[in-house]
Amino acid sequence: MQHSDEYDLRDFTPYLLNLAAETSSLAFQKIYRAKYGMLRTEWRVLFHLGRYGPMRAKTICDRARVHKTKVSRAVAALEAKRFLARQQDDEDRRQETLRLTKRGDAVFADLYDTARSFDAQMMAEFTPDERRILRHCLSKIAGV
Amino acid sequence: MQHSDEYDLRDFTPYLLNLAAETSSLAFQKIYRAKYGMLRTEWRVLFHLGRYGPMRAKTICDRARVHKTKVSRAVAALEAKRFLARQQDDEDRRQETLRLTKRGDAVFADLYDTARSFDAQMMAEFTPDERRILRHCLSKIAGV
DNA sequence: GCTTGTTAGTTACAAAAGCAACAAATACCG
DNA sequence: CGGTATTTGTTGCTTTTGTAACTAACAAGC
Repeated sequence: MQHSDEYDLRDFTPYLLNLAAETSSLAFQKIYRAKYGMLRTEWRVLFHLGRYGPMRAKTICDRARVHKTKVSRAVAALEAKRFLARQQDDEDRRQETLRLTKRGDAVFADLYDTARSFDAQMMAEFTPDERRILRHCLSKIAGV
Repeated sequence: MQHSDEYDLRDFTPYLLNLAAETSSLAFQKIYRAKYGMLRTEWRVLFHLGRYGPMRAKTICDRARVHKTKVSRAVAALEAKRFLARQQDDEDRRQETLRLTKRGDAVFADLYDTARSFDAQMMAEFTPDERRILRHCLSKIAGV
């Protein structure tokens, strides 16, 4: 492999991916941070509970691919904000079911809509074909 | 906007982007970390110096879109590993030119090749059209 | 040439993430 | 049963990042 031919850092997919990911996250991150004082993991946990209903922390770890310590801390933070409540499972007392409170539901509804229009606006620059292929490629790379 | 219709977290582009970025970075990160004890910013600085020749820290900040404190620390770390050397500019003594040492060059050559084949392998799953569109979309989102 | 402003880079402190050890409950297996 | 292994979740400690203040050098205008 020759070094003399053209190969820019931007040709290196992981680099470009990170750049795009950072750029796209930043704007939305500012919203939930300023409005509700949430961190990224907190937003992800909130999204899962809001979109898919009550579930255990472990399920969120698996689905969102977040480490259990991050989820544990995010849950504690969301609980402190009274956005969610825990309920210990009687059958298996290691587990606890997490569910959004009314306040948490309201926050989710707000951010969910914001996220959708944010996403729509971002994708508006591309053709349907481009969107489809972008999603296909990203899913494959992410392994989901 | 209805919540009842289908909208998965994976339909939210920033989320999918982050997932793909993390996944794709992780494997390569392990390589330069295990082999040379480098962090991501260090690898980026090394790449810039190896690929584009000696330059100042500020130039790397601008090109790689990394904050100056991160670059500052990465440069210090690379200097400690004797991968690069600094040379103060006589004309403007605030600035210093960074250049790779012989050892740094060797490390770059190794990682550069590894990166290229890593990338090629990753892109092998896609058709040329898909690759082109993926890159087009990512560049646009990243604003580069 | 003196004040004011700007630029390059470092350092100190605070926030967040990663990692490993831990406790508690349960499952498995002789 | 009784001991070992596994699962769920938390906590403590270390590493890394982010933010803001700082130093040093230069530039520009008066």
